[in-house]
Amino acid sequence: MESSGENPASDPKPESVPDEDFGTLKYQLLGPSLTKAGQDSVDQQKVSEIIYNASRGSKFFKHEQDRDRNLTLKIERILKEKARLERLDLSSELRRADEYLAELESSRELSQHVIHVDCDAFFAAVEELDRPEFKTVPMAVGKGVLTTCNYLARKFGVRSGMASFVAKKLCPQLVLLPPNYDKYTAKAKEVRAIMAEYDPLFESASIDEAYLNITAYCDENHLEPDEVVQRMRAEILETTKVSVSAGIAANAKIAKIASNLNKPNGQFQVPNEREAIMKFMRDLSVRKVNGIGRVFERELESIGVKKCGDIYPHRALLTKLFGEKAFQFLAQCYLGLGRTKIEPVETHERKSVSTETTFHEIGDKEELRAKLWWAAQELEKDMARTHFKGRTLALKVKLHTFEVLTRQTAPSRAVFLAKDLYSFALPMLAKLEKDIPNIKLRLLGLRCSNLVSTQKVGINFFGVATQPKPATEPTSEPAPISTSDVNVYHEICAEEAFEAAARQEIQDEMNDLEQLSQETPDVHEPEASAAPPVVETPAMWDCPVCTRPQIADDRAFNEHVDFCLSRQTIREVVQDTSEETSSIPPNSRKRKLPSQAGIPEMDPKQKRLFFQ
DNA sequence: GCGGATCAC
DNA sequence: TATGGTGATCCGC
Repeated sequence: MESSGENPASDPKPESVPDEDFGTLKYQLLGPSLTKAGQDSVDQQKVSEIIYNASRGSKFFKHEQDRDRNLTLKIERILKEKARLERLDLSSELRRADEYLAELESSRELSQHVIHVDCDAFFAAVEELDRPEFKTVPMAVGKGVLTTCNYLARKFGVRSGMASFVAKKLCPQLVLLPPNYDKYTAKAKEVRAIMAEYDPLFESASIDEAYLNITAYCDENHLEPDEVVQRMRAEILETTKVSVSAGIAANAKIAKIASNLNKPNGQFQVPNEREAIMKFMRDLSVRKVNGIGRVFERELESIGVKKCGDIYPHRALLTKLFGEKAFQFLAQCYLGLGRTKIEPVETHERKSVSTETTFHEIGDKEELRAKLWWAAQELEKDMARTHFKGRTLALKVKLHTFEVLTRQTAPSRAVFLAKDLYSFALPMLAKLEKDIPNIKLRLLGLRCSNLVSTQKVGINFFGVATQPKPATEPTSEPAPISTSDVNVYHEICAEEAFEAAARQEIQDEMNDLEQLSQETPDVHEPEASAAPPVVETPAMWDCPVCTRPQIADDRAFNEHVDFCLSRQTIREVVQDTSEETSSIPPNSRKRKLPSQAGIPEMDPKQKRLFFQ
């Protein structure tokens, strides 16, 4: 449909910036979710300026600049290579490409009805259910960066993935809520319960997205796919009070794209006909395709591929320029092909388990060891929860410059205990410290891969992974719809118990950490301290509107928030947004307050529950 | 197999 | 002042 204002490469350069190609950099700074819905009426150029000015001079900005320069260089190489190739005889490459296209075409599947369902501004929508006042003001969920924002906030150019201080510059009256993942998980469960009625083997793509194959449902109920989806969306809205958007198509790839076209609270169907599909793809920006991000978009654009239809005339070059996999992927995009097999996530095999955290710049070796020990303990918990050991252990660090480095090792045995994770990771950290003088980190993480299951049941005689897979949600109903071959088995309860226990441990671990940072963990097996006293902390929550800490009492807190909201001039919000983003005063509001250091967060640690 | 990069959410 | 965490995949060496 629209998709007009999405390529700011045509920015006329403002006078204030020096003469270099800042167009691409600004585009980069706009963030990854530019193509998302809700941005159509926004003046991207003004937004871009504000973001640019908010970021300028920071280490983050310098890093983005570096990346942008490198990409520009890479693109120059691509263009040189393209020019070289075009002087050669490409007929055999062309033939090869056409053969592959023909082969793909012969496998085209049009008999299935696949849908992609996507909750609209999910986290924000869930928060609005609890606090309807937030429906009428621009609001976002997130801490350092936003995970979601409502549609009112999007009118200001606010987007998910954006640093919250940048968002505040774009929209000073933005209400910022801390995320509450347990709440979203619970709501997601309600939504999934309904989706299961339409396809018991639906596939959760994330907490707020799913793929369903509704072919059987359509047949059994003598309904057209769009009728089924209307019905399902209405049912979801009715019973869970969150709205969803959906795409209906012959395969998952097109359904995913289509679900974005009538957001929010809408649906879009691409008919199961070859011609309709080809036409749909022909005019579709490649960026809309799942898997083509900002970098690949720029690379493709440089050789003249903006829309999926542009892929065809370049087919002979793609393998040489971008590799075989990329060619195959693009060929499928051109033809509008994608998978039709939809299956529960539980049937996917996990490849890695990891944890990482960002912190203030740290150069002190003791402090870094404490962070490593913390990461090791976190990873141990995740390894226990997922029932794995790892034969490979990787250390990830992000320098204060935002440069990311990873180092990995194959321990002598599969590891999962914190003390082993720590002691095998420490030498890698030490080597980095040695190789990079004056190293300062802003992130540290650990990852286990090459996984070995530790589940009692699934390990057969030869050690081959034959894991029992949970099939359905742990609903109160005993196996709602028979799913024939999939076993309904699982340790969901065990997992939940583990999560609860894990939460209780957090306080303990903070105490461990404190001790460690004083005592200095040894290079060998650090010990966890036993039964530390519970630290009494003052219970305070930050007001999402004025950001001041408030006594953590539900009623008093809510009253305070309402009061703050009422002080916000609502008319600020109901403006025509297309030009108003310019009139954001540089330093509009009161605020400016005491640092909140030491004040505990409102929510427990973020935790992504994967198979749930 | 390792390390860097990209991508999605 | 200040820019996330988890998991997957691909490429070049």
